[in-house]
Amino acid sequence: MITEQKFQIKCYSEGTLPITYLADARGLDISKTFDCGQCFRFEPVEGSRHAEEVSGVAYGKYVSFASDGGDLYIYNCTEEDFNSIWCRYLGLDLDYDAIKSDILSRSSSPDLGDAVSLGGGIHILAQQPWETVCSFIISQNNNIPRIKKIISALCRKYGERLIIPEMAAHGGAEAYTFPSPELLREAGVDAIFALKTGFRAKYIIDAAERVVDGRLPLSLISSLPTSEGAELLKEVKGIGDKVAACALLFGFGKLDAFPVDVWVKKIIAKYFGGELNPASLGKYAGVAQQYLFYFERWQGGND
DNA sequence: CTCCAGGATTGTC
DNA sequence: GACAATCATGGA
Repeated sequence: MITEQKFQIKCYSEGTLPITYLADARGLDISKTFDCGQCFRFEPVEGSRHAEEVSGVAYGKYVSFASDGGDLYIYNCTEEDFNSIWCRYLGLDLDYDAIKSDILSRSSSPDLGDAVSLGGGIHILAQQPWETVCSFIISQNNNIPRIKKIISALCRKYGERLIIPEMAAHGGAEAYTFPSPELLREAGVDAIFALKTGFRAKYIIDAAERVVDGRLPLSLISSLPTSEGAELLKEVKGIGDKVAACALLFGFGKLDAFPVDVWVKKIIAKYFGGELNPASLGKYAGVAQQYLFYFERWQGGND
């Protein structure tokens, strides 16, 4: 479901800071997309000149995404970066209207309809496979603030330091890339444990070792059906159904992957009579899951 | 089958 | 203000 239509994009600079501007980002909601638990490396920009702005690091680059109305600004982004990285990362290469229609055609639940209306601006980010696998291992039995702290410490200690003074107005000037599996493997279990990862330290090292020696072939998983990718991922110690589904959905472009956590269990009990086969939501079940998740959290979990 | 392994946040008294 | 439950997974 790749969109044929090309964007009207405008590229310019402020000093040496390259900026890409999209006149109409097709309903992408920056705040919701970066605040729905799929991504741990972006933060709202204090004192932004825009209605909404988040900045952080992905694909080894420090960027900020800002929106005013339906328009989108990407700071520290050249036209080449937009075409090769951020267009796909932000899900702007997908036709979300068609995805929503597909989801809605699978169920007559009015609650699902409400969830799609409310969460419709959320896109699934196409994050990097290794970062996603590692981040969701850390996420297990954990809460979002603490997950963010641990990942931040991991990047500060083992990532590459990026210094971009021109980004001072967009959340800071200094940031760190996500460390490679080679670097984390070299660091060893004790060093990873020291970053407050707890019992997850050995899982991170097991995953890193498997990526380095080829037992966990990340690029192969991207081309495999979701269920086969899940089997490979679950060979790693510390990856079960939930972590595998999160990694597949957020890091491998598998939009049918359907992570089931306590929230989703509650949602299934509340709106689907306790019984839901993810396949019944179709090939975009994972997108539907995000809409439902956001919907339920927005309601504050009340009835 | 149950308990336990970091530890910060959230919920309950 | 003290306190317990919570979170996902594997091992004992």
